[in-house]
Amino acid sequence: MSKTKPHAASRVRDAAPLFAALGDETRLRLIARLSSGGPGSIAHLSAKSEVSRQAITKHLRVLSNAGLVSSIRRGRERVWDLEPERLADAHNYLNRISRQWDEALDRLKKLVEEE
Amino acid sequence: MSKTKPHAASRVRDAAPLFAALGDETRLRLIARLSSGGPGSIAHLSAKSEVSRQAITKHLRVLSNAGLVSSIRRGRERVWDLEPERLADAHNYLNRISRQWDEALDRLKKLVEEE
DNA sequence: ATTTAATGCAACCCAAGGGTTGCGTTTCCA
DNA sequence: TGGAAACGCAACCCTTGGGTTGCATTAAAT
Repeated sequence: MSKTKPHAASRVRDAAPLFAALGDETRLRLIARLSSGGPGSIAHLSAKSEVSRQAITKHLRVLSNAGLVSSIRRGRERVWDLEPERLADAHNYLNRISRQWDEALDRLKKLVEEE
Repeated sequence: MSKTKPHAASRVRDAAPLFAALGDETRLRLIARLSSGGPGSIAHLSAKSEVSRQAITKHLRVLSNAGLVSSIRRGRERVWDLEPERLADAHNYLNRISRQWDEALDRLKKLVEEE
């Protein structure tokens, strides 16, 4: 494993679209659904949804473009599943921010103590 | 610390706007800037920005609505700073998803092994 | 008292996003 | 072989969102 991971969302440019993809209620529900219920077809995923099948298709495409899900064609249906690595990317980015955050708090604390 | 933290973005309904606020490059830069450089006024934060002061103001408002930053009026300027707990919320939510994710992978592995 | 710096507010522009409907295409199945 | 199921595609609608400009307001500075 090299110093710079290929899919590590280290830069803001990469992280923003990832969070944007997560920033929708329907898409988060889809992720939660895939996560707890396993892979599923579009019809299956949109069955208990408030929204139409095409809307779900669009959301899946957004998640796919963000690298969070992927799909394969099986017969006449398309089965979608999660792509674990990308979620780890978001996770890592938040870790990085959190670290800076803590350092900022530490500096602030030191400044206060020095007065 | 009780069982249910007051600001834990446990439900999708709460987490989505949080991620949406993080899903913009300019806003992520603002967060990174506040995180590494400490609190700053609008003029200060928009000084090295490609975008106008009003645009920055709008982004700060979005972050504020998401609970990620807060501001105080000091003289004729308004100073913005980070709100650590909300970022922890996003962090916790990703942790929760990751856990489900891993469980899903475990189940999949077992299914494969049983065949 | 004037000027200047820092913001707030409002109107406006345009592109993107979430949603829908309608119809065509492919595949299963009876 | 003739539906019916599952999906893809395209057009359209309306709202949201990011961005700008212009002007009013408040507070520091000289």
